[in-house]
Amino acid sequence: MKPGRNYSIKDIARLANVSIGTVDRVLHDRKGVSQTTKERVLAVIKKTGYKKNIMASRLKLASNHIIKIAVLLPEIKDDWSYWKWPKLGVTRAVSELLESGVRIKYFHFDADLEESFQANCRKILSENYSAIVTVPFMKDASNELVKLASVPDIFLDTYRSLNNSANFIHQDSHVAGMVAGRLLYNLVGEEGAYLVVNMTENGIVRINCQQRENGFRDFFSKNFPEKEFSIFSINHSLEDSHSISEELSPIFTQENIRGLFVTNSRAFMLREVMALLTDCFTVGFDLNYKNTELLREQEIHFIINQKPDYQGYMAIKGVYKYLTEGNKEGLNMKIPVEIIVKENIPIYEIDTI
Amino acid sequence: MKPGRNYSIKDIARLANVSIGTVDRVLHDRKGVSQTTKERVLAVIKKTGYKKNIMASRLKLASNHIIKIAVLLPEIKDDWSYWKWPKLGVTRAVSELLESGVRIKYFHFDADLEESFQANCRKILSENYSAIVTVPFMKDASNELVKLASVPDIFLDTYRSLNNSANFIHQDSHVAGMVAGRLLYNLVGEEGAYLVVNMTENGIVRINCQQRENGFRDFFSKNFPEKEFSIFSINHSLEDSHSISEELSPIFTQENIRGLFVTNSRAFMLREVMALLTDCFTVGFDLNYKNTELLREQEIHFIINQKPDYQGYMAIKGVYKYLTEGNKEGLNMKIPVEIIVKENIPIYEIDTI
DNA sequence: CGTTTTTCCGTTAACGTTAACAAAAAAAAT
DNA sequence: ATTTTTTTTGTTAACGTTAACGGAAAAACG
Repeated sequence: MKPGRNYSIKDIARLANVSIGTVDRVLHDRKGVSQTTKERVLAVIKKTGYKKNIMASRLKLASNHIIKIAVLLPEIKDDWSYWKWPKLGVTRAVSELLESGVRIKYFHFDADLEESFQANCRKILSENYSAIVTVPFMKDASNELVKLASVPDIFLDTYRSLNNSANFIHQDSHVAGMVAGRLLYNLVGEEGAYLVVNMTENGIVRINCQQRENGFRDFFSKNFPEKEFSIFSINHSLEDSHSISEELSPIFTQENIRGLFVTNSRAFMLREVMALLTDCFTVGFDLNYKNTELLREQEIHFIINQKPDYQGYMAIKGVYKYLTEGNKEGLNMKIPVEIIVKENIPIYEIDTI
Repeated sequence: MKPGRNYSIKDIARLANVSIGTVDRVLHDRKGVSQTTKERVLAVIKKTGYKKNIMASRLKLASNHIIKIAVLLPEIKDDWSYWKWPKLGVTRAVSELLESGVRIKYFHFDADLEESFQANCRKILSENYSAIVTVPFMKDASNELVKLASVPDIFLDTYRSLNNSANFIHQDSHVAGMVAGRLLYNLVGEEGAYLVVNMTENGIVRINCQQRENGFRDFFSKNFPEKEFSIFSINHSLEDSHSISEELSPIFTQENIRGLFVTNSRAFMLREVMALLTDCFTVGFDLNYKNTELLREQEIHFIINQKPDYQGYMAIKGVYKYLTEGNKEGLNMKIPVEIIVKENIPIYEIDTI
């Protein structure tokens, strides 16, 4: 049973022979304190291990000093859009922190237009938020944002190295790829061939899909450097999704593909192909409605969950912790690589945005 | 951006034409309010959707009304005892809630002696805690505890039906068994045989081990009712752990065991047996040091994690939420069935108890 | 040396909730 | 009708932190 009570500002004031006003000035590093008293107060603070009471602090501040956070995500087009999940997590965190004076403003950009992202960033920067939560899809624009913002920005979903130091709450995609390698290798072994399917948008493979493929390939090369594996890759444009069966059919007939790794959330688009194949195992990403359905039907065998809702939740909690306690830990976080099979599909409360 | 500020007691008082004292009395259902004013105040509370500010409440109360929680766990004998994990989670939750006036007293009982559990329960009941967190290993004693306690008790780790209604934060062991079935079935299929190993203490199989075996068997019978699977079970006494190799060898030579399911945390005790077998896959429970080591060496292929630390953490958070907001939701919770392979072993901060 | 400016520091009123205390009103007893 | 008791209600001081306000002391200026 820990001690009944922490030191308060009043205690510090008494011990340092000053008033609470002076202690407050020292704590907030405000001017108006002579060097000697400042040192005296700091010594007492250090000796007592004083920690400010966040509840009392927020109680006082919440009324006038609202913590405003900007959240900039891709547009949520369909009801089962991936981006509704981070938003759900953000909303949940905010509802918990409402009485602590935390408020959110959502912004949405067109994921196909860099200009849309930039315009939103300009808007956000002009409106003076205490933190910015977004995704680093566009490299240059992300760099620009980090450079211009004087408040912390937290990037969700994807890690990419940027010029200035930035914060990331993300799943390690390289590890996720290795996990996929492990899951398929267990089932397929050295005899069968593997196929990695990347979906492209505007002709480019998203950076975390690339990292996942690298992780997948590294699983084999690092664990079995002496062995040869047949690992094929295909990039397919998301735009003409109906032609995917035709593109994949040849490789499936020519090669003995027994392991299929779809590096983004669209494994369900291979439904027709998978249905034709017996004895081929599939790993995909994200528990969207269609993937979950196929997992239930055992067309897909493993889904790797990035916990997007958890990412959103932790981002807001992390920002709050940083702004109230000055603790930067919560701004960076690696999300566990969660393996989902038919039997442990998570049950979420149905919730609309 | 939600409204700037919730209604406060002061607002309610003004709107109902009473003083804040009266509003407080109504909110706490204390006597001394006439029926008519009580109804008037309640109407305003309902109309405004007033919610009390937990921060302000705890700020006021934390100084005199400490929330004392009793945590009764099995003795932590070794440094890698399972029970240090829930304790770690509890400690983490308490450190977050320290300034909210939450304090813990730990108790430990000898898991082999029902009397030890009972004696601790008596002690706890005599000391007036606001909540009790423990495990329901002994059925009768657990029933007794629930009957006698006037405060909520939360059981961790294991679910078992009790006479009176009790609260459980646990992993669904039946589902966990089904997941194990899925993982092994994917690899072994219909040809090979399966072996379920239960460890016994004092001759009895723990209830959640039993639930796991049932789930495992149900996986096969529910998914493939028309097919026949060879699933063997062995109960082995934990006390003579060294003889386990001898006991298992015969069955391995006689039957084509290709899938091994160890229903408790002691998969590592089968190290010697597993090392002899190629082409046999193992699923075990809990990320203790030795299991993790064997997972790294690929002697064990899957570990199901019960997230014991998370269970402890959530128990304390749930109790706090209940005692401050009256919200019972957090007292009952199903923990996800987390599948761990070599590549996604969680990294925990090394922490001593 | 007196006056103004600057630096330093103490006092105080909030934030929303709680509960002890006191006061007023109503009911009961004389 | 007056006193006593009981019921009902209002007032107030905390909890710990914050920041505006103003007063004292010290420094700079004429």
